Amino acid sequence: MSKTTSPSKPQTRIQKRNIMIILDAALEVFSTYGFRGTTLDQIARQAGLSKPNVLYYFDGKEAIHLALLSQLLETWLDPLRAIDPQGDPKTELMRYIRHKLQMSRDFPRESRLFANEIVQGAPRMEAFLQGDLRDLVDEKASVIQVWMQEGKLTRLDPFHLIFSIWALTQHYADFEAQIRLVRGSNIVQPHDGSEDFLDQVFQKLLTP
Amino acid sequence: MSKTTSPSKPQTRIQKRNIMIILDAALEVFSTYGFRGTTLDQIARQAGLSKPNVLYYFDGKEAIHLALLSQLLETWLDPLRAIDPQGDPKTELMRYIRHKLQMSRDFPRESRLFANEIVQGAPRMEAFLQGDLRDLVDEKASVIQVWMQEGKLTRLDPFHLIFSIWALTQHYADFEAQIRLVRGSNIVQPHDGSEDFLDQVFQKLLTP
DNA sequence: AACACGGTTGACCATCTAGTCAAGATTGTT
DNA sequence: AACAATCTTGACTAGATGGTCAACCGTGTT
Repeated sequence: MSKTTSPSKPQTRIQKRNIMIILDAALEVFSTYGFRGTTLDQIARQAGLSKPNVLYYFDGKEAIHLALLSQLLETWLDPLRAIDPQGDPKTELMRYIRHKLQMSRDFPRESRLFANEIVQGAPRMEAFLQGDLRDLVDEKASVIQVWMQEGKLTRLDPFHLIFSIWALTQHYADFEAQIRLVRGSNIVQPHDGSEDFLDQVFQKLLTP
Repeated sequence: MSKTTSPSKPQTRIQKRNIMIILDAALEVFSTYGFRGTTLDQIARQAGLSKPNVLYYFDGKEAIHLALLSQLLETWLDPLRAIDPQGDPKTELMRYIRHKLQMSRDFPRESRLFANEIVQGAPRMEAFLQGDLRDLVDEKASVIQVWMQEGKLTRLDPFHLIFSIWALTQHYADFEAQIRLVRGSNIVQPHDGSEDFLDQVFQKLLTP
């Protein structure tokens, strides 16, 4: 019987604590070194636990990674889902953009975990991408399409618009190292000015 | 004495051919699985050579990766370097954007090799990023700044503008898997419409 | 043909890594 | 206290992986 697949979860305090510690440590390491670049020893060391102890809570490296990923995917959809077809088009999109940027600032490790997977061909996320995400993107693209036809937004390809939002917001988390090193590392924080900039960009872009 | 570090390179035909084959195979594999996710056996298999044969031409996995990276970094600077302070501002930037998009379309493996490195903290590219690239970015940011002060472009943070160009163009290569899976994989090519879209975006954005 | 050099490889090794296990320590409950 | 369940770990294994080496093969030059 597997540990993590059990449907009922009568977790003890220690279980809850250690599972959280392990997932946090694993996020730290996976997001930095990718799945194959990460060793169980690294995770265990980061978590301050012994390797067998880590394996007491999870069925293996794959299971830890899977747990992180499914946890992430759920929260990933929320901001997009929150776009309201009844709301004001520009307000809704600007809110989405700010929300995504905020996530990139507050959860850069999650963003990089995701990025690592996608860059390497998304072998563990196919189902999600062509399932839930695809449906949601299709739905919201239609909404945006209608808004554009009503003349409330600049006419653009709605899919490319969505991709451009992803690209611009996630860039600050995923390519943080590049930004930090290209600018003076100490003086400027990578995210400094990003909100104002994206506000300007999309305000100008979306206004017909 | 190392093989790849030798300053003089009197290469035979076979050497030239096999080094090229190995680098191409390694690019394929490294860009898909990252440095640690790639094995010498994979590279050898992809190249159609035996593992010892691969190691006859390169000092090791690290050396192959390094060779690819330095080869890449040189060509990476060219489009940015080509921005002409004397030229027409919008023309120069649009040309740069189209050039970067073209590279992302024609050399997606190189783009992903780069992306893999950056996402994982750029441990092998620090020197390049805070050296040559940083100098060039500073220089071109100044040029753009002047253009903006002359009223020839929308006033924006020039650094964020450059980052946004990188983000939007490279996204099509680095996150190709996501785009392909979110849209119907067979019907639409990931790059379809990207040039028109980016043209629209930056035309509108840069015009004061 | 014979020689030298470049090119190739099967077999091997040391190290790393995911995962196991049995024995011991801790905790909660009565 | 005593018992059971949970928790922890040192020592271990099997397989993967980077790299070596001595022997063998191919090619061009004389």
